[in-house]
Amino acid sequence: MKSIIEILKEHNIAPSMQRVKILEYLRNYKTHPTADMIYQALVDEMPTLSKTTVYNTLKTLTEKGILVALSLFENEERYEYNTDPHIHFKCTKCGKIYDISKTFECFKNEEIEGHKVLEHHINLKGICKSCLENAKG
Amino acid sequence: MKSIIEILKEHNIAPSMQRVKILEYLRNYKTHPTADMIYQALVDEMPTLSKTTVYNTLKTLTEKGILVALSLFENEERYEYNTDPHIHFKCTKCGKIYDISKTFECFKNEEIEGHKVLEHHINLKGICKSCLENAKG
DNA sequence: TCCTAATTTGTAACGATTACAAATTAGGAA
DNA sequence: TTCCTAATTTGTAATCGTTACAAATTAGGA
Ligand SMILES: [Mn+2]
Ligand SMILES: [Mn+2]
Ligand SMILES: [Zn+2]
Ligand SMILES: [Zn+2]
Repeated sequence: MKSIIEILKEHNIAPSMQRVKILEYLRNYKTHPTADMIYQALVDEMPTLSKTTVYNTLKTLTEKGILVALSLFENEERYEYNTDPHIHFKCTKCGKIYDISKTFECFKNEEIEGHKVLEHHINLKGICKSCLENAKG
Repeated sequence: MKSIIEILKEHNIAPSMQRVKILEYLRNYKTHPTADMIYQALVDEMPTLSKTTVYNTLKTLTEKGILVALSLFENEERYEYNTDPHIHFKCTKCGKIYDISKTFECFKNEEIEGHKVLEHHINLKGICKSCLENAKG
């Protein structure tokens, strides 16, 4: 697997400590965290980290396509490492966001009712497997 | 078509002037407006209208199922009169949000990867028909 | 009419995000 | 190495959408 530093360099982004740690966190943890969650996760290890830096870095990495910003259900941005296309499921009970590997070819480069579709986002909501099992037990 | 007052009474909501005007606006204009857009549209006609009342009313009507709240792409809530299931297309050029009548039976009461799906939201993004035509001309 | 509860209003508080300018850092030239 | 400059980070204040809250207004029944 490519190193975080390599990835940053390939995109002409100077691999500062902060950027490396933030990107590394998002590559390691597929939890779709908010900016604040990332900040909280890293501030112990990097006590001088600023929340502004987290926002700046997320913006830079998203503009370069290394990350993807998600407007799921609540009004807060979440971020994930950009991988294969997939859809999202949010559990209303525990709040976890799951990746679902189902894809929909029907939206690829399609025109719908005369509009040119460039992106599609499919967001599911319900009770997750884990919460369903806990309820039974 | 049922009158706005009838609809409110059926749901045990007192048909105050403010509630009637707000619901009427959403039934007439299918633009998926934000709370602020609704406020701006009505404040000339009702100069004492408070933005808090708009928020309160939208919350009440949404809880009763008369309206639907949408977290589309940007981090702001939009509202629409609750009608048949449909999906949304947002034009990145003009910002307009279009209703698309396509539906997806595949999510109805389905279990995906063990999770129980209760809601699904499909959001498309691209260039709308009108903007495509303007670009050509 | 009067009373009371529902509704509306205005203001302040809130949380997420952005703007901005000062401080720090890093990397290359001398 | 030292110095210079530009990039990066930081802290603070501002902004925006939304919510909390308490006072003011309104409406409907006794
Ligand atoms: Mn994901
Ligand atoms: Mn719609
Ligand atoms: Zn769950
Ligand atoms: Zn358009």
